Amino acid sequence: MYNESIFFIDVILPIPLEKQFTYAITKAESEFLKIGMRVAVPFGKRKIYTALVLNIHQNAPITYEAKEIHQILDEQPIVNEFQIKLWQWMANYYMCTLGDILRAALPSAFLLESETNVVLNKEETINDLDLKDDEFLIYEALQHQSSLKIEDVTNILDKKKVLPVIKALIEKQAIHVEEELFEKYKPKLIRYVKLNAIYNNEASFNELMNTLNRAPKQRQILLSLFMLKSATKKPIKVSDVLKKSEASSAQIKALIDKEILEEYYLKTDRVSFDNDEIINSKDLNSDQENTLNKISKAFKNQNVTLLYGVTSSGKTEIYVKLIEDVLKQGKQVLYLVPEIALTSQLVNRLSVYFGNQISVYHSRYSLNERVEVWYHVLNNSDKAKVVLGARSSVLLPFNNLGLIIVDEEHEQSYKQFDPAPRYHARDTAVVLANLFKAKTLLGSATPSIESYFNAVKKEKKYGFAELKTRYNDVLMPEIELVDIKDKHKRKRMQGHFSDRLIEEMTEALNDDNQIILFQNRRGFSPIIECNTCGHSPQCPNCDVSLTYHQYKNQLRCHYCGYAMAMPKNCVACGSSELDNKGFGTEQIEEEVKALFPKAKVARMDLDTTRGKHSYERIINAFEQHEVDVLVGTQMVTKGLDFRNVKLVGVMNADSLLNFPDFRAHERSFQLMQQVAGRAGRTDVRGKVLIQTYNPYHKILQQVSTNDYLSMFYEQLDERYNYKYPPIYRLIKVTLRHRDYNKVNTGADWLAKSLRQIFRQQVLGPEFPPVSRIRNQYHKNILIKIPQNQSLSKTKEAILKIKNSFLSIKDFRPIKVILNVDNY
DNA sequence: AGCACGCCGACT
DNA sequence: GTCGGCGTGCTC
Repeated sequence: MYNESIFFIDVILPIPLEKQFTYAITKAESEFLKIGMRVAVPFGKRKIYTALVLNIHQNAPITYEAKEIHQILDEQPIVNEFQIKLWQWMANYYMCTLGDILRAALPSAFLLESETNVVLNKEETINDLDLKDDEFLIYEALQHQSSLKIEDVTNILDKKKVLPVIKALIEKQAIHVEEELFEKYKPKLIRYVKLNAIYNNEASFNELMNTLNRAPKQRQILLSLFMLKSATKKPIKVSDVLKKSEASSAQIKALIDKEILEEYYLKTDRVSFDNDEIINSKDLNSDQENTLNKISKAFKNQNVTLLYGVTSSGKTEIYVKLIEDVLKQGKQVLYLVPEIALTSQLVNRLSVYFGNQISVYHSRYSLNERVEVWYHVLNNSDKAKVVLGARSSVLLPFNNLGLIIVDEEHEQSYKQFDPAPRYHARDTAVVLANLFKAKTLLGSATPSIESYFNAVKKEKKYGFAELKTRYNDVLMPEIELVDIKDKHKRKRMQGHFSDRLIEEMTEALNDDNQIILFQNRRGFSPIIECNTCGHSPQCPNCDVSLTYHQYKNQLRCHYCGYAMAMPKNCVACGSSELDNKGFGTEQIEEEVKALFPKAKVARMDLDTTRGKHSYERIINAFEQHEVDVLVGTQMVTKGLDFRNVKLVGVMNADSLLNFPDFRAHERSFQLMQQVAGRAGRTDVRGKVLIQTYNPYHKILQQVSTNDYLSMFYEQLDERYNYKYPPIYRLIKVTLRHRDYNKVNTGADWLAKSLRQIFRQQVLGPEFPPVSRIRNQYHKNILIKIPQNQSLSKTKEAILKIKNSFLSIKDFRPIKVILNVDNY
């Protein structure tokens, strides 16, 4: 049929396709639609997807006929021009598609997908005899149920290929299929009651009360309502009335039925940080004041400033001042934190100053909660003037942003590794802020090499401010390195504890002080090994040994989640002598309990913090001093604010230092400085014990003397010498396929073609430490890009090579993953 | 990414 | 013979 449409839209679909898709719209739709609105569009044979309008135009596509859209989903755009600009930058910089970003940015409740419903064709009556067995089963089922989902059909027939049967039934005109779209976001409605207006004057109210003489509970309800109403001008929730009057909902219903009360519903936000007493921010001490001035001065000339402030120097108070200032201009503030878990502690601190102007956004929020925050940000509403969030909150629809704070900017969790978009929230934040001509403040006690480099070298690209003293002049902790090689020799070790650590722990416990023990590995004793044959159980899907988890007596794979019960005997030789190798938080916890039976011990790692509130629970218990010793992984290092910690123990520093990564040393330094920073926040000077086989390691020396600068310059030298960031840029290419040989030949071909252009700047291909994950082999190629080499040209070349690679038939099934700045 | 189509080996 | 495996190509 000839299509008369002259209006079209280009849309982004939430799938990783490079191409843009064009749909036809009517004139009326073209007048209503705006860039940034969602439309539901048919895609492929059957599916309906949510797409985002990117362009509205009148250029009819030449080579194909555009399909019409299914429906418009929004009244107003849900993203604005800033987001679209940011997304385009991200797609280009991180070498991914706009679809990837759309999927990451929008709360999943915004992305509706259709579901196929099979329903009976009421127009026709079918003779059962015309139907085959399978077909009859479905036809029969539909006599009892109005509709069936594809999954239901699959279950009824108990086979996988179900579509031919449905197709046959459609041809016989017995059924037809409908595509159903679900709105996933449901506003939360709260039930309120009010008195029927006819009783609003005193006389009628008294009369009403008299008529209810025989119904004391109902009278009580009315009285409670009356009291609540005089106490506040706000609408009265049913739940509040029930609580106050101690009545039942049946009694309320009786009053509603008698038309004495009227019920109504209001939309409510699921999350709200009301704080009745909003207080003025604290005055800064003189050091903080100086630093704040330096930041303000830096912001005059530079868009990004790095704040290097030692642990517990009071960076947050400075942030508060800056936020206040931006709020006064009516602008929005984005406050990024590396870890979801940090938000709850921080929101408590900030809501004191900013009340309900704060919203929190991260992936553990429910989809409904996220939609609400999204709209608040989009509408620049008062409830989301300050957004506190993890990585993905840089993708929120800000429209009047004044400031971005990236706290703990050195944290690796700002970078997304899988799936695409593989973006770094800190770097993306800088770009986002520039779109608004807003400022970005990066804060850290242990800045990343690249940020410090940008601040003090590289033509001082970033501004720089320092805060060197701890708040209230608390002393930096004393750091002691304990040589456990020597302790082993002298038989001064009990399990993983040196005599020094035991001494210090005993003293701290006697003085009723708290202790944190840091162990960089979760699980009980990661690896099980047979003493007879040396075999250790492997994951069937991945190339790793399974790790032992005591709490479920299981062996588990950290990569794919595979789990099996702990075997009694060796699977290879049947011997019953299975031994633990290595050690983790669980074992440390056990040993503490054995060494200090009176101490209360808790553990914080991925296993104990899986639930939504489990993290908070552990933190609270520790803060309330219900716990004496906290054993934890990385998590204990991240910006937690404990008051009573006297001693921090690092169980084994070497496992950090020996990590095969160009940033291992930088990371170790940061990690140990951060844990050390947990010690000594009160009047007593904190103590940190670092156990190591290698006490003369440079990094450990630098940690023990708090010497960030030496660490920085030494690391920078290495980066020069070995051509790593921030001197060179990195792009990692990963090939993935379940056939080992295919990955190998493919990787060799790809590396060879890359070398023709980039010469010796190409490293690999190499298998990663774990080369098989979920039954897929991985192989990596690393491309180093010198500073004087054009980044955009480099990326163009890489994409070109990738395309010719994928045009080779043999290589097509290989997945090629590009990761820009893979660190 | 899905999903259909088409080809091929493995069983009721 | 049919079922389910997987490779291939396409989606406005």
